[in-house]
Amino acid sequence: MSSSDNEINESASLSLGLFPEVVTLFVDVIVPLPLPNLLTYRVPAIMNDMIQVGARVIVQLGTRRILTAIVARVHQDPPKKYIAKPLLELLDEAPMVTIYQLELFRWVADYYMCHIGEVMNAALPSGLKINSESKLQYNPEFDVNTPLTETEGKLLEAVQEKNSLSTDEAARLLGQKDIYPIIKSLSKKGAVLVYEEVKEKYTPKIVKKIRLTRDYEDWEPLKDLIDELEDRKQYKQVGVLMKYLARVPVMQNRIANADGLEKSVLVKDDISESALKTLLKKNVFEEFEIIISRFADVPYSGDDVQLSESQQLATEKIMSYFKTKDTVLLHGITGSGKTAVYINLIQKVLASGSQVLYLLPEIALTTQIVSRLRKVFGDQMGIYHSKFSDNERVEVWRGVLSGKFNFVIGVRSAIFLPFDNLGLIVVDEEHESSYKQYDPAPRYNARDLALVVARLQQAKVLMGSATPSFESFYNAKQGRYGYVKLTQRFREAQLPEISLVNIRIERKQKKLKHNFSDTLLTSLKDNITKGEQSILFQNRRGYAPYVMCEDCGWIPHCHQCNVSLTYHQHTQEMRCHYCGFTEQMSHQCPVCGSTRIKTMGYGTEKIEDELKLLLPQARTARMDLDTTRQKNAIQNIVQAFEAGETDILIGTQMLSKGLDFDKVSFVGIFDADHIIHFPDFRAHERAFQLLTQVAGRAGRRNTQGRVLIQTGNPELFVIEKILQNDYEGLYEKEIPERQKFNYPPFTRLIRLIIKHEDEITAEEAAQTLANGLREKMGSRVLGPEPPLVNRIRNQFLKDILIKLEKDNINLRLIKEQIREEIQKILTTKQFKQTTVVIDVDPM
DNA sequence: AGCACGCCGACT
DNA sequence: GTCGGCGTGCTC
Repeated sequence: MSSSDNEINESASLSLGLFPEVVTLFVDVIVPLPLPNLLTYRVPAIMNDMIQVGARVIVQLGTRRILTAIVARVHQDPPKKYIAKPLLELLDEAPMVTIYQLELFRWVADYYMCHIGEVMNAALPSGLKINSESKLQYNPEFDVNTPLTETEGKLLEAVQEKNSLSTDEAARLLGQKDIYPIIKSLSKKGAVLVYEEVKEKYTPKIVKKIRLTRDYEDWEPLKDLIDELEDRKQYKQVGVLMKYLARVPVMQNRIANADGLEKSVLVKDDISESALKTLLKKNVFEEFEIIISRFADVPYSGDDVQLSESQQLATEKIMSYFKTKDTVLLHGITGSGKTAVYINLIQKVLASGSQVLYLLPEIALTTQIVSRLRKVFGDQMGIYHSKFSDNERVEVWRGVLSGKFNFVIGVRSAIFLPFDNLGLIVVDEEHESSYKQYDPAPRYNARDLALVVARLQQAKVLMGSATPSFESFYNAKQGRYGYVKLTQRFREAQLPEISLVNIRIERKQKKLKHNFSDTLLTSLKDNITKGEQSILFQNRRGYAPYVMCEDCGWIPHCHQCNVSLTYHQHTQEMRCHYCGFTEQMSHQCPVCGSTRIKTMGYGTEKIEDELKLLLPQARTARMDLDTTRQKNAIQNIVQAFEAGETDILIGTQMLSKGLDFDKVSFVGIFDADHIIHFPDFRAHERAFQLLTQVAGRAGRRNTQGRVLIQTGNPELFVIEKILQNDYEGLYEKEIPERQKFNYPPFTRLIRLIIKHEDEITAEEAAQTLANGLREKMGSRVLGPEPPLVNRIRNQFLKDILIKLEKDNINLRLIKEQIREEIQKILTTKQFKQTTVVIDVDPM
């Protein structure tokens, strides 16, 4: 019905004295659940004028659940098979999710074979999702003579004691899984009331401030007051006034008073709170509150970036590529100053009025890069990072919508922010595997989504890396991406000199001290003498990857996963790095009773420990997942290192990204072998990337750094290429193999992971699935095979790999077939308990 | 996902 | 009988 029809109808019915026709609207909404379809709700007539696509609404699902949903479509078709429930509430007057985002959600769900609700869940910070929790409350009208069972009585007692109790708490209290029957019966007997508590999670940050009242803004009354106070010897109050005047230049600029001073600043150590209270009571000061941004405290200096000649050239080349290509790969060796090039381009795009997104892997998004960018871009830059609280994420989201943040620097999930006018997406460290989300669904790769988002909004993508992924390099070679190379290190800094120690030979000659070669120890020692700093790299956290009984060979394993437990010394625990299970370290073998338990292998903790013995004069620090869990932990470690308080920084791959240390002249790589010998077709590519990145930490400015790699396989081609810093050499060697064995970039991979509690059923389900798939797509289907760790959290795993050629293939059809075959398995009685995980483009 | 419902074995 | 565990199916 067109709007003019509507008007005619309305006036017609009015003239007949009937009620004007009110249209009944319906909305299809996305709920944050893995459902195959959108749900349809009826729009209450009062919301008719306000409802729109992209708004959040509150809906009821089932009998009690209350959820936040997103409106994906508004229409007038009542569902035929059921009566739609009404929306409970409309949360937004303006869309919280843009049409570009909705389109992206659909694309992600389709491509990564997951549900759109899962995409919504990943995209929205939880502060934008209101959830309800069932809670119990004591019913004051309860007839206490009602007979209750023992468990009912126990629960009711707890409810009475605690005022209200969530169902989770109730279950924990009773130590019982199924508590709904009890709750139901209690509520039937009138003992408790069940209600849904809605949690609005976002709270703005409020600061209490103090300022002079109107009467005392001028010097005259103020001076009289101070004189008066001094006469009465009320010096505390004078002190408060003086401190205020010292901080707020009221005399020079009356307007300054309007902004006041933070109460917490005024009332600090020397100033008494009661004196301030008196002044507030006397109406000299007044208190007020403002809502502030959580991102206000980083300085903005309006810095500009001076480009070197080669950086200038690279910038121009990138811009000219952007005239014909949507994506450019910037291949810049470590220290060539890619960031300066990014900054320059970002400034240009922002000046043209478009938005910019700068993606970084989690571990590279450090204070160093943030404060550098903040100096240039000030507070138009939002930061989106998992170590920020949810409130902070919501502020960035809203800031992008309102136009406050035209530029956001963020991690993987920042690709889902509500941009509507992107001009440029920078994907730094493009090869990083942390751009790919592995668990839970959606298993997306933010680097690849950047291309999709860019296509939707006609933006450009600039990928940067010192060691590009072979996929991207291949795309560049094929001419799909523009390709710009930065070969000169900034300010003439030289590339580090890399050398090897063959630990296999040293071990034979008994020259190893706890796996430290002589060369490594000497280099570390010399550096301390010279007053220079070193980094020692070992990509394994904890103390030792496993322990062993020296007498009978017993090795403790996780009882839920097929992996040995890692020993963490500082907590005296054995920990499973797959499921998080921990137990106390036992100092006696449970099999033979021996107390000779030996730690095997090397984690960062053990390296630090042994270094203390071998080089007692060294001041060491450790940087890994275990020492950086708190919000500012990384910053503290980095600052101490920069300040020269640490001689040797020991760490995992965490220290290979986004950190520049000026005084580091030596990098030791403790064990290159376990990185190279990883059973994955990308192992050599990864090893090259990781070791080159780590090596790049050595030597800046005027000095040439030195890198020492400990390995037992110095003859390997990868090692040779790392020594020569020959990226292309490795690429040329590996790429024919990828082609021969049908691996990316020549194919697209889809991995299916089949999980079942029982090993045989897992195998059978996987076999059946693989056979069904092979019938339809033949030899493209590989497996099933047990993965490296074949049991996690009590589930046995089997992998099926599907290799799909890139051209001349109907991807939609293939995916449909995969879905069908999986459905077949899951509906087979024998395989009911099976889970199948789909991982598109696994890494 | 989370919740309801229905079936079934174990116990007052 | 009925309590509590578990499997199955639906959510608009």
